[in-house]
Amino acid sequence: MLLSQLKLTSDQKIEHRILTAAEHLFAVQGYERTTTKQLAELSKVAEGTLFRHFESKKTILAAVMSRGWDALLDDLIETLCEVSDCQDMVGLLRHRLQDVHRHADLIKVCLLQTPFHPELCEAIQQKRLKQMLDVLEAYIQTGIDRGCYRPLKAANVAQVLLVIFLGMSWFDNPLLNAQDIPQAEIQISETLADILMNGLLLHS
Amino acid sequence: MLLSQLKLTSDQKIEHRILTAAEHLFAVQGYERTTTKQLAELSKVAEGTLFRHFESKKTILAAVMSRGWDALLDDLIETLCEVSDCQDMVGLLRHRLQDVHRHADLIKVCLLQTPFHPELCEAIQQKRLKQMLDVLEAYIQTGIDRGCYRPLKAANVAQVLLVIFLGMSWFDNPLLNAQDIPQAEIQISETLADILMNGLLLHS
Amino acid sequence: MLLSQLKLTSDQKIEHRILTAAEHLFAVQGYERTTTKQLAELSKVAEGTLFRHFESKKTILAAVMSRGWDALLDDLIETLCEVSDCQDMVGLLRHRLQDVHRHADLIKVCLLQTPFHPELCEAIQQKRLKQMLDVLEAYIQTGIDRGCYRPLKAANVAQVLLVIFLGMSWFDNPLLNAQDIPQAEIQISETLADILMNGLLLHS
Amino acid sequence: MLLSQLKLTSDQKIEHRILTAAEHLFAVQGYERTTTKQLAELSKVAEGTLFRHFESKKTILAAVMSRGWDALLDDLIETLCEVSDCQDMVGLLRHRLQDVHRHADLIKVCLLQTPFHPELCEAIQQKRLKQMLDVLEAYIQTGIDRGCYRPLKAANVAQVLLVIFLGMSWFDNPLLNAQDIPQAEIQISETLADILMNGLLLHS
DNA sequence: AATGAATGAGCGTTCATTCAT
DNA sequence: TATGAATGAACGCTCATTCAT
Repeated sequence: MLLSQLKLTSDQKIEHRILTAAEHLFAVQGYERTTTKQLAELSKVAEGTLFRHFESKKTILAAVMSRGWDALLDDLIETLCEVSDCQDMVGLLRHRLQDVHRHADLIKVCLLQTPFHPELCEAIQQKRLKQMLDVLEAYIQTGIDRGCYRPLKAANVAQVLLVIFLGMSWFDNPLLNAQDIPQAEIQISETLADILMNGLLLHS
Repeated sequence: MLLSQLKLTSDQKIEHRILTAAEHLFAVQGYERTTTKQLAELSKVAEGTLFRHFESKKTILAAVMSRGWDALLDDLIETLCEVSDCQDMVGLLRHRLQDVHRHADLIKVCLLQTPFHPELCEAIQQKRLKQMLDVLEAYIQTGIDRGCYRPLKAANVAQVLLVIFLGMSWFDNPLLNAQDIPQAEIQISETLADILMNGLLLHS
Repeated sequence: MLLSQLKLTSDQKIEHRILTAAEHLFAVQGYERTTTKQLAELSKVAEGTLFRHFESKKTILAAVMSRGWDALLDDLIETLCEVSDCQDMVGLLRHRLQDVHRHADLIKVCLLQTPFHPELCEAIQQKRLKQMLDVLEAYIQTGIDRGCYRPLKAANVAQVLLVIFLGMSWFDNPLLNAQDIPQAEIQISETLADILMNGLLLHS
Repeated sequence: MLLSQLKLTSDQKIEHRILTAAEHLFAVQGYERTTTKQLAELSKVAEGTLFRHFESKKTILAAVMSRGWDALLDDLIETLCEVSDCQDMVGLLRHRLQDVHRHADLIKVCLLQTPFHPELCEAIQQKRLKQMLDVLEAYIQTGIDRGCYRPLKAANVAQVLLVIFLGMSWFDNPLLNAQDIPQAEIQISETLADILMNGLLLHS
């Protein structure tokens, strides 16, 4: 039992190394431009070993995405827990900004590879995305119930926030970062917080 | 002179065909998965001909992107012109939503290929993105000056809107469309318009 | 027209080179042990060129077999024509022996690769094998009609001859050749001719 | 001593399982297409264990062939013993036909893999083939001595019979079986018996 | 002795690019 | 100028063999 546990642990270690390497390489170079050779080198395993642990290169992508959406959902839940004050939109977006940077690789893989692998969305992302909408909706609904937010339909607001969160992922993108807006992200996100706050708050 | 012009014209025609084919194929399959063979077939030219008009496959991507950002900028300017009433945020986002669908291919190519080809961003997108920010800023500033919007820093608001516009691009993505949100886009965008309007408008 | 013919000719030349190389390598090393790299080297083309002319390695095998069975059928017909004297069984088997050696590679490929590629048999070999049986049957029937052979069922005798002809293919095989029977083939085939002749001839 | 014998016995048991699995897989899929993984699975041993009992995959083939030729020789001897009536050529070929089907796997491996592994022929098959020729020769010689067969050179006739026996191996081959000759094997073999009988018998 | 995870050379195949026509 | 056949490096993946357990 101990032995089999050890083996399993050793197994997970390799898989973990592979997935971590894949997450990074897929994010930086894209899925297609990343070769299994590079994956093996960065994972410090032989190329053949990749295929002992994953059926194909595509399976590795699926695993990275699966793990990724779990992490993103966890992030979101944690953020909403920590920023329980429904007036603290600044805190919320600041958290999100940190998440965007902390999980920069994950986000790139999960969001950018999606359109070309629709079959990978169905099982995994939908479930996670649905959960994200649910926790966001509960968060908003709480704010509305407390008389903090305007009595909008919470589900719709949740979707709006999700789209904004997705939009913020672009921050970690040469498109925006190469601009003459060094660290302007903070300005943007705080202006965004200001606007959203004003737009959501019930003006008594 | 006439002959060379004719040739040049004929040349442009081929280039146009190639770029149109490329835009579509790159959007649907991604840049890497699109072969020059497919490109040639859809363009109705021989494979070798591609390389008489473009240095390499990558150059074709650069050209598609360049053309794409021009179109996106034109779209934005046109939208802002048509929706000159600064209270009509609903109209603005509805326009944007139409643009997202009309230029679905373009957006996919311009936004999704960007992170993996940062060198293509520098020359082209930055200029266009800067112009977009400029026209958005002018649009906002006008609203502020008219006493319509709250006296926020127009440049920051412009960046916020740009991020929101980018975020709306996700609408055309299996990630969101496969959800149980059929046509919910309209709901989302109108809720978004509502929130932004409330957040931006000067509450007299 | 001339140009296209030239191109076509040049094409056929390459395909011919590939098929000839394949025939030899498949015969000597077997299909599986022959790499496309070797095929390309012996054909004096680049590896990629193989796949311009043939869909896959297996298609090359199919083409070799197809060509092979045509040649074997031609051989048989020619043999039967030249040995029209139905008493000259020695001549017939001597011809066959020559054919076995002349088309040693072809025979190896056609006969030995067959069991592992049954799908390649259906379209090609069956037709040819049927034709072989037909010409053999006609040959035998003529002999019977002339009162030369015993009045056996010609179709059955044709099958017997075919099996004997196939058996003679083993002559070109380390199994038999490595024996201490140098050139004993001739003895065997002449004894065989003797026996068959006695067995077939009508003893008046 | 007892323990080592037990171990040895256990060893032989595994080897037996491996060889039986190999015989079947090599016959059905060919040597090259059979992986050591499949071999291990069918043998119910671990992949590594194969290499404790056999130096390499090729050694397994050699062992299968060696065992195979022994069985084929035994078959032949048994057949000749049971069909001691030298006029019963029909019985002889009928026996052979049964052997062909009973040892279909063995025959495929021994005959079809031979040309691609000539080094495996030298030590094993030659000896067995020689023995086969010897028993056949003795069988024929007895028939001649009894005044049953024509006074041909027995050694030559033995070779003829061997070639015919080899040829009959083709019966178990898609090449012949896919023909519109359902069960025609029996017809062929009986016609063959008829012809040989007539060809060999001394017409008094 | 038996295991099965790890290995990495080598496979069949693809495809951006070149160049003779 | 336009063509498309030829190229060959590089790809994802397989599998006989090794070796730590």
